[in-house]
Amino acid sequence: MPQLNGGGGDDLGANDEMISFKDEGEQEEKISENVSAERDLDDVKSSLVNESENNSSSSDSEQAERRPLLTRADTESYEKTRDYFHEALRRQQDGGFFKSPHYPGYPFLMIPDLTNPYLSNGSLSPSARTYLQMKWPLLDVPGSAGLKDSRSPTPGHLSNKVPVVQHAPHVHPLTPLITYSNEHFSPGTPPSHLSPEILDPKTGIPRTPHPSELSPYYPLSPGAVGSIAHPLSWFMPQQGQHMYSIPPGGFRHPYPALAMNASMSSLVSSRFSPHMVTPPPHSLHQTGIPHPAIVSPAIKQEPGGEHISPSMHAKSPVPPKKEEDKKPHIKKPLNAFMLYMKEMRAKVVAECTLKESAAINQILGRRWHSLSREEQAKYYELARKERQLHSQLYPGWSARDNYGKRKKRKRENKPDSKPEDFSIRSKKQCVQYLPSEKMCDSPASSHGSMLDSPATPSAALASPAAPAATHSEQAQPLSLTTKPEGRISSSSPSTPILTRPIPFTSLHHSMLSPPSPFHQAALHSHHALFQSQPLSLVTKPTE
DNA sequence: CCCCCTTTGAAGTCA
DNA sequence: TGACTTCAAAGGGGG
Repeated sequence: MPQLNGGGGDDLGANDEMISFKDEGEQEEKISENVSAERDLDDVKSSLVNESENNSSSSDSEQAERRPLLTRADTESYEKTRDYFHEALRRQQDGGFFKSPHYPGYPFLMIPDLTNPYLSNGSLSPSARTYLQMKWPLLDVPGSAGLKDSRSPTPGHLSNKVPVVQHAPHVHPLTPLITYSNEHFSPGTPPSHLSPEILDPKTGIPRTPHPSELSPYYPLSPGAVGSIAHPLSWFMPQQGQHMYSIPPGGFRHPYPALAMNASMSSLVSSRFSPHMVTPPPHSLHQTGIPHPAIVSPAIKQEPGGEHISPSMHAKSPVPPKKEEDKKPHIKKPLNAFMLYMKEMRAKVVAECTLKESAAINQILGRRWHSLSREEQAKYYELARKERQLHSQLYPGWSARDNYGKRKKRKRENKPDSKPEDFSIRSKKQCVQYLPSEKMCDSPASSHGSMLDSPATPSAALASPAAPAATHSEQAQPLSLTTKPEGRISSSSPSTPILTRPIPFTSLHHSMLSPPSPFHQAALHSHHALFQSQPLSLVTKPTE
C-alpha cells in the first residue's frame, strides 16, 4: 500500500528509499546529469565540469526531452532488459507516479494481492507482464496482452493494445531497446519524456509499458506462463538478468510448453548454473513457481562453496549441512543500487576501458549519487517492489538465512581496527583504480561519492543548509578513491558526510515519497544553496 | 581455485 | 536505539 495512499505507503518502508537521494541538490544535477549520468562516462566527465552551468538552464521537463535524444547503440542486452523494466517503471512513475498528483490511487504500487506476480505475467515478456500486472493488477499487459492474452481483463480504457506496435514480440531483444533509446532507463533518463505515447491519453496514466519494457527482473515464471497461453517466442532473453533467475531446467512447472526455451535459459544462466536442479518444493512459490531468487544451495554457493553437481544435489555429503542443501538458497532481493548497477554496469564497461568490477562499481557509485532523485526513486521503487515480491514469495525468508553462506570474506576490520587495516587495504584498492577511473569518469568516484554524499540526504532535504556534496563529484578533483575507511566509512563517525540516505521512512511522512513539486521546489532551493556552498564541505575532513 | 575488492542499501545482530 | 555486520551483483586481480 505504500504508494497507494498518496505516496505514503509505508508498508514496506518503501518510501524511505525515496529519500535517499543523497543529494538533494542534485536535482539540478540530475538534469545535467540526466544527460551526463546516464550517458557515457565521458560525458560525465565533461559534464561534471560543466554541470553547474548546465544545471541552471535545464529543467526537468527539458531533461525529459533530452533523454530521448540520447541513444546508445551499445546498450547491452541485459541492460536492455532492465531498461525495459525501468522504462515501464519510469513511465508509470512519471506519468502516474511523479507527475500525476493522484497517483495515490495507483494500483500497481501496492500490489496487494499479487499473489504471484510471476504468475500473472505470462510468458510474454515475462517481465513485462509480470511487472505490469504488479503495477496494475487490473490491467492486462497492454502490449502483450493485446497480442497474447485474450483473456485480458484489462479495462478498456486502460488497456492499450496499441502499444504492441512498438515491436513485434519476436523482435530481437535488443531491438526494443533501440526503439526506445537505451538511455531511457539510464539514470538520467527522463521518465516521462519517454514517450508521450506512454501515457494513456485517457487516463493520463502511463500506458502500459511495452512488453519489451517489462522488467526483466521478473522472469517469467513458468507458472505465470501457464496462465497465459502465449508463445514465449517473443520473450526476450536478454541476458538481462532477472532479479531472480530461474533455473533453466529447474522449473517443474506444469506448463511444459512454456518451459524455458534456450533463450530463457541463457538468461537464467547468469545466475543459475546449468545443472541447477529444480528447487525443492518448498522453494517453490505457492504457485509452484520457483522464485528466481532461489538458488540451489550448492550452486549458488559462492565460489568457495561446495559445488554440487546435479547428481549430487540431492544429498548432502555432509550430514550437518543437509539442511542447507535442501534448502534452496534464496537470494536477497536486490536493493536499489544493485538494480542500478546491474543496469548500468554494462554500459559503463562498454564506455570505459575499465574492467575491474571494483573500479566499475566505484564509478557506478558515483553515478548513483549523481542521479536525480527521481531517477533514484525509480530504483528505490523497483527495489521496494522486489522486496515486496520477495516477501510474498518467501514469506518466511529472512536475510539471516543467508548469513554464513557466503564465506566471510568480510573484512574483519572492525571499526577499531580500521587504522591499520585501513592502511593496508587502502593501498591497493583505491589507488589502483584511479587511473582507470579517470579514463572514464572522474576518479573521485568512490571516494567522491562518499564525500559527495551530502550531509545526510535526509538532512539535506530537511535542511537546506546542509551542503550537499553532490556536486563534489564534478568539482572535486579527486578525492580519490581512497576511502580510508572502506565501507565503514559510511558509518564512520569521523566522516561528517553521510553517504547514505537516511531512511526515508522518517522523512516520507513529511514529504511525498515521490518528489512532489513541492518537494522539488524545496530541493531546488536547497540545491541552490548547495551550489553556493563551497565544495570544500564536501571534502571530507575526516581525519 | 578462491577470495578480495568496490559500491549502496536492506536487514540482521549486538550492546 | 544506534552501531556494526552480512549479503546482494559483478568480474578482474592476486595469492
